[in-house]
Amino acid sequence: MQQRLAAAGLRATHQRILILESLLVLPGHPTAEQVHRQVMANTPTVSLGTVYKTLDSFVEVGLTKRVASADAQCRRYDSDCSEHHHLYCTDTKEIIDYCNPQLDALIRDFFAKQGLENFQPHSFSLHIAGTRVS
Amino acid sequence: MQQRLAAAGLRATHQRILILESLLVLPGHPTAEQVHRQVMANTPTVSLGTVYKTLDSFVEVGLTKRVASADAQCRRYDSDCSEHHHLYCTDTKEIIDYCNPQLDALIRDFFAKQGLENFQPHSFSLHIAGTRVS
DNA sequence: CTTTTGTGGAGAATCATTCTTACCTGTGAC
DNA sequence: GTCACAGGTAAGAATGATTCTCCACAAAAG
Repeated sequence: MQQRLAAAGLRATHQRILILESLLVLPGHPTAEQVHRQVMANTPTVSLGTVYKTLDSFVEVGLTKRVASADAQCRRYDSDCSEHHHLYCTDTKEIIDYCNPQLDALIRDFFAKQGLENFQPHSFSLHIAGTRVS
Repeated sequence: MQQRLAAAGLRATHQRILILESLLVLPGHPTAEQVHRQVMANTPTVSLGTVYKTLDSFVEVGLTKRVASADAQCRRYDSDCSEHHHLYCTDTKEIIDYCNPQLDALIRDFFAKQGLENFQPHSFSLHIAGTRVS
């Protein structure tokens, strides 16, 4: 944990370690609020403001990402920084991570061949809306 | 305009017509605030609360969509309800609509063949992050 | 015409997020 | 060790977007 922070150029303070750990432990795409609750379970003196600021600095240095959400009234963070896609269940509003290297390759190839006018793509993320079936 | 509202099952009031027109006129993905300003230019008596409520009801009946945005501090609406993708410029934070039927077909085929476990996809939207080049 | 229902305006209330301020802690210079 | 400093943190105020409440009004139904 300390190494990851150091590698990112952040001082490995107690709070940052806790917040990073909490983020990794929490499933899915937690909000700042949820991270704060998780942190509080361990150390009840960390303030919500610190969680916000720390998460933002994590995003800045690439330790975490913000996930886009159309209806969210609040921001969500994703500790998985590798490229991946999202399944969005329109019933439960759940967002599920989805990883598929074949799909990545397909998309990458498509844009390598076709190209985009006036735009240099760096990363792709497919948002798949639908419903869960049992 | 009236027909579109009626078809969606909404009473075609003066305010709704105005808001729908404003939404169509505004380029890109306006915020409720921007729609309100546009509406005010024409009829300065429409309240911001009405714009919010009306936009939400438009989303409910499918007259408009919310666009997902990772860093947005506020919601944005998209009057273009056809399937399309988004180019996101990491420099200017601009979101540009991008439409490509070939790409749609490619993705559709991929999932038609492969399928997803426990998930029935309805629509796809690709988020392409990168930078604009002149 | 009267009743019923849906709609809109104004502003208060709420919620997430950011900012401000003052305090604290670890670090390096001496 | 001690001093000064820089960065980090807590607490709460401030902000900004969104939602809610409440009342008035207008349109449709009977």
